[in-house]
Amino acid sequence: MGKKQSSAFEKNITAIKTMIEHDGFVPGDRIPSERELAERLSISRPAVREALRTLAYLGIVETRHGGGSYLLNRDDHAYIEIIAHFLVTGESKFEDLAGTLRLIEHAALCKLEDRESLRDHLETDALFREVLIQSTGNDLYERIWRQVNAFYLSFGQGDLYTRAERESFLNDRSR
Amino acid sequence: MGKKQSSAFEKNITAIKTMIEHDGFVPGDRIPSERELAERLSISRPAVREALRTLAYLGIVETRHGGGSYLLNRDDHAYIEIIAHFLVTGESKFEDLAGTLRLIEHAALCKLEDRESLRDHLETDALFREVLIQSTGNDLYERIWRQVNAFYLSFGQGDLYTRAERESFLNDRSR
DNA sequence: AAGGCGTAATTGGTCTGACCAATGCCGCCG
DNA sequence: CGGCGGCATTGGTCAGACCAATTACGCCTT
Repeated sequence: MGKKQSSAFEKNITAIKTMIEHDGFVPGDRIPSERELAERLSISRPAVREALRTLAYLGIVETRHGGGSYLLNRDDHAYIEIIAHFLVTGESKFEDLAGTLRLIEHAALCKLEDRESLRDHLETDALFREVLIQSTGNDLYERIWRQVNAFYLSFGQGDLYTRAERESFLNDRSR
Repeated sequence: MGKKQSSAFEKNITAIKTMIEHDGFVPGDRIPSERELAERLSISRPAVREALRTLAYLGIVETRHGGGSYLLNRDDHAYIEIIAHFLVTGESKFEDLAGTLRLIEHAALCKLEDRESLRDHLETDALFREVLIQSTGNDLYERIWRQVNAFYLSFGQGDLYTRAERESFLNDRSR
């Protein structure tokens, strides 16, 4: 993953990230003030702010005017708006949503060796699919799924599969 | 999906984005200088920079020291934000990138009835996978793939599959 | 002694202005 | 006509100041 070629700006982001990690902050914690970060990292406050603003936009930290900056856990719904944008602009159709979920879950199912482990969760569609995705062990894949799924759920369309469909997944190797 | 409550910083990002769009800039174009943006938007240069740095980090624009800022590829950058977010948090590993691509493409392959149509594109990995994804006919799914793939390519890791692997995809129904 | 309240300190938000560094343009000179 | 050098433009960084919102803390009241 080379990229030795990182600008000072990117270095600052990394520096703040590693400092947060090194000092053992957990989601919800208040991180040092902009002025303190600037001093400890030996950079100016504007430089800290440019990095911090980016981290805030990405949903990694939250800043409160006068109250400091806080580390977030990012189960944030901000990205739902991004997906919504595609639908609103008509660039994607709503049917694509369910279709996308089925495709994502289909791949997970194909990869899963021991499908019997799913049997315990046949009853509830949401849990069944959640466990299915987690079986991939791919964090990025899981996160993408989670965002699309959250948006799908916001439409209140109910279950994605019927109970019979879920059951068939356990046996039908062609799927 | 309310969010009337956007900070000045987010407004600035939106303002710059809409100005770029309004003025009809296309990828590769040089956008106005930071000082000019500040004047036209009636905000300070630091405010412009905070927004611009974020846009640069997200891969929407590129800045060259002394050379101005340039608009990058026009594809919707939305998912880049998501992916960048995951990687920045360090909770997703780089290996997840390739794994995610394989999963996404695997599902497309499973769904594809007529695999022979892929035979014409066996030679080049990039085109093969592009055609494969397009065969799903799911625009949202394709967009997600495109973003993940763009991110993967930015690391210059080369082909995702060997020629032999691609060929095996045409025959192996178990995949 | 306990609690409420107001003030001061802290912290983020924004701006001005300055200077450095890299780039690019353009005219001058060979 | 072409190469080269200087100057204008532009991004990179910083210092400092002031405002606004929040928080902390001590004082006063009860």
